[in-house]
Amino acid sequence: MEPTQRRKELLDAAKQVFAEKGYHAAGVADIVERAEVARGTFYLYFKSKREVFTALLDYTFQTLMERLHMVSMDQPETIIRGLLDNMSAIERYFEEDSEQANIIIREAMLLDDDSAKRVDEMRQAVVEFLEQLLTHWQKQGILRPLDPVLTAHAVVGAVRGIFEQRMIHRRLEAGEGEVMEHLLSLFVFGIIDPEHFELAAGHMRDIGLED
Amino acid sequence: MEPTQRRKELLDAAKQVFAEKGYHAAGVADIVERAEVARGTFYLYFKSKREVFTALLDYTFQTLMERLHMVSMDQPETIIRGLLDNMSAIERYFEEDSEQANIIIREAMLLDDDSAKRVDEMRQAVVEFLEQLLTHWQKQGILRPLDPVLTAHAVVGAVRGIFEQRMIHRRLEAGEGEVMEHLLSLFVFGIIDPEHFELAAGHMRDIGLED
Amino acid sequence: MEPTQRRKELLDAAKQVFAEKGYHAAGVADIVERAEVARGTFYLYFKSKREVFTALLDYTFQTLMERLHMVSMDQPETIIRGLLDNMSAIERYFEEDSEQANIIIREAMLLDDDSAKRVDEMRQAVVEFLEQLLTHWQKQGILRPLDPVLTAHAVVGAVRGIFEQRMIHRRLEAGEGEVMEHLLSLFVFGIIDPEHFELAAGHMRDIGLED
Amino acid sequence: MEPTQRRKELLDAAKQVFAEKGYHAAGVADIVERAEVARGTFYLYFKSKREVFTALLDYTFQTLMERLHMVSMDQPETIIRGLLDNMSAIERYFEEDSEQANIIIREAMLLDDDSAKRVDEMRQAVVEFLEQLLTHWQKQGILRPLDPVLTAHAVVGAVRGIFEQRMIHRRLEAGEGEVMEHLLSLFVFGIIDPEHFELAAGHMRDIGLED
DNA sequence: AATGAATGAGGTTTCATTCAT
DNA sequence: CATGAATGAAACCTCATTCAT
Repeated sequence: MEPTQRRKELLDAAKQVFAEKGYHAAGVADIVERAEVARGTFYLYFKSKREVFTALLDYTFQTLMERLHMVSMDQPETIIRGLLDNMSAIERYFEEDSEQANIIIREAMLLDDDSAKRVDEMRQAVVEFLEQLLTHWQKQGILRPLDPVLTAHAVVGAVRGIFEQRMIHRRLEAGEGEVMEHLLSLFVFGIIDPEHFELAAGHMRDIGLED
Repeated sequence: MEPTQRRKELLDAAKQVFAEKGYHAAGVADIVERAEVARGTFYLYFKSKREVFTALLDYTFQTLMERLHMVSMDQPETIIRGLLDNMSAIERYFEEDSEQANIIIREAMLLDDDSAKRVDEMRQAVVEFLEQLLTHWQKQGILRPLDPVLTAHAVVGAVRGIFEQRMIHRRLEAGEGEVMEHLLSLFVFGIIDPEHFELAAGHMRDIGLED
Repeated sequence: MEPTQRRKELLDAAKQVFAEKGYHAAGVADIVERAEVARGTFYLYFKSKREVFTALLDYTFQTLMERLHMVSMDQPETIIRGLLDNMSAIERYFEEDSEQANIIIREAMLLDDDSAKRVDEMRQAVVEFLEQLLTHWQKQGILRPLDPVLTAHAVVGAVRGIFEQRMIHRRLEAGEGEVMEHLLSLFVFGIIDPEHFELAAGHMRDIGLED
Repeated sequence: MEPTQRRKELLDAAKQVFAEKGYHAAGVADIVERAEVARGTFYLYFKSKREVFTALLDYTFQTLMERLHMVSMDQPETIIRGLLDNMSAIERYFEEDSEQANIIIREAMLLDDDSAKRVDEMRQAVVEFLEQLLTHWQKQGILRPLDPVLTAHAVVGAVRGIFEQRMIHRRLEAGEGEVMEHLLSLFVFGIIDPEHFELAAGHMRDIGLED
């Protein structure tokens, strides 16, 4: 069999096994059993159990990044639309690649400092983007006084929490888009200055969200 | 030595070790070494490594519950105060015993289904309380239209995210109370109906929060 | 069982197994089987298979060194006696513990650079002693012109060769002392200047060796 | 490619790899990598890793034997010359192909009984030749009383020891011929009867050796 | 109640060899 | 002839748990 294909199969098997049993409970034995190859074959493609996990992490990281669009901060009316698109993109990825991505991200924080750092980088990337966005809006005077960093972390935490419920616990089984829209409006109204409230509500309506 | 005391020492040692190395990397050897007892002694007090972890989890659960006050939903003006108090209580507990926080936030969800369920119960308890609160307010017509369950999860996720940053990464090192106040106002204004905005701002001011 | 005793048993088992099968063919399984302990017990006392081998090497090194007496170079008539004593001491040790000899002579040089260096040190120690002795005698003018270093290596090589035959192949089964005496006279007469031949023969006779 | 050539390439690669890493540390992977052929190709030419080693041993054995001349024991004055020539021939071969020497001197004795026996045969061939020579001389009454077998082994051991130092440790870096000459004179004078000393010295001088 | 030596199942990893292409 | 992916037995090592003292 073609090596690239075999490697993919092993990655896939590993992903499933890690998702089902978690990194520690999963053995290389489980992975090769699922991939239906001999034990040694695994080690032709990966140096260790650790490495296959890292490879999965890299793949997830890369795929996620590819799916995110830049959101221009210049045209205010596109920002909210852009945010929503990105949130939906992330959710769609997690939905497509069901529990696996989640488990990977959750385990990685615990596996070792390197993996944890990797995941933290992803989070930080999002946090920083939000932070800039908030600061930008703040300068335009359309926000209540609030700490952009703290708020950014709160938003990310909330999104993560919702994802966790939906992906892992299969709770909050609303239609795909609705959940993100709900979240978005929660935050938009949570941060905006009352004076500009009607403006925001307008933007929300423009993209199809009732206030 | 008095058995109760010995057990406490072991729990304490285990807590530190788990916090430092994580559940899997930590060995019973590490725990007994830190507790300065023989290996066998450990098994006089706990049936297994798993059990000592569960015991820690139980203890945390119990302590946390003890620290939370009921928030009466009858007197609207006390609700926000009560929420803030509870959030601060949780934060104070985690601050006091951040090793414990580490364990709960990071490990328990992953260890096995029992532990995960246990942590989930804690989360659910808070979610349900928030949900009732939101529903209550919604009936009073002071909230924008929003999904109480989703919103509750978002709030819990945000709080958890902030805790994670503060406890584990030692980021967001603002003064203790400020962070919770910030979070609170973020949500209060995120959920409230514009018409009642000024009322909410009043309540916030009453408890010493600028809007 | 007392740890010191258990460790000794394991060392002993390892020695026998290494002697019988060689380092590579021998498995930890063989060692623990011979010692009649569980596999894990081995690792309570030694970090690895390598380590137990090194421990054996160290022990041999130490024991051998303890058995060697200093040979004073001041009194010429005692030198030959001293040399003979030392050669016999070494031989006796190898005779007593021929498994050890086997291991050292045959395996250590190949295992890795560290072990090889260790064995080489032993050889070098002897070579250097001989070298000094030869230089000493050369200054007194009682030797033919020869290269002390080369000669020292030749002597050590010859002795090693004889040991190998006797210990491993069980050839050259002469009485214990005789072999060393033979070797000694071979070299004494190989290096001495013809003019001092009679003097050397006298010394040899003094210690009971016919020329 | 011509099969014979390919086989030679593999033998050569194996020789280098064995010399560098030792038999056990060397893998078939190393050999085929160096030979720049695929893994399976190796097994077209050799049944196993063991076999390629044995083949190298055979080749060495054969080459060495080809390089040795018979030394006639009838004409005494040619014997010493012949011995020296043979020793130099051996040394030259090892010098030319020191990887081979490394393998033989260091590994073959340990690999298994067959290989060990093979090397031992070579040694025994030399020992027996020397033994006959010594016995021959002894009958002519030109030797001190000594055990021919023991002496033969001593000589072989000394030569081997010197080779080892020169080939492996790169010590004793004298000019090629000198070392062997030195060794020869050491033994000649070590074994000869004092009465015939001058005769021996004459022979040595005849072939260009100072006494 | 306390000890700590002993256990052994279970894990990861290696590598000589095979075989379908 | 040549390839190189696949094999799987066997090696080493760990560590939660037990048990005789």
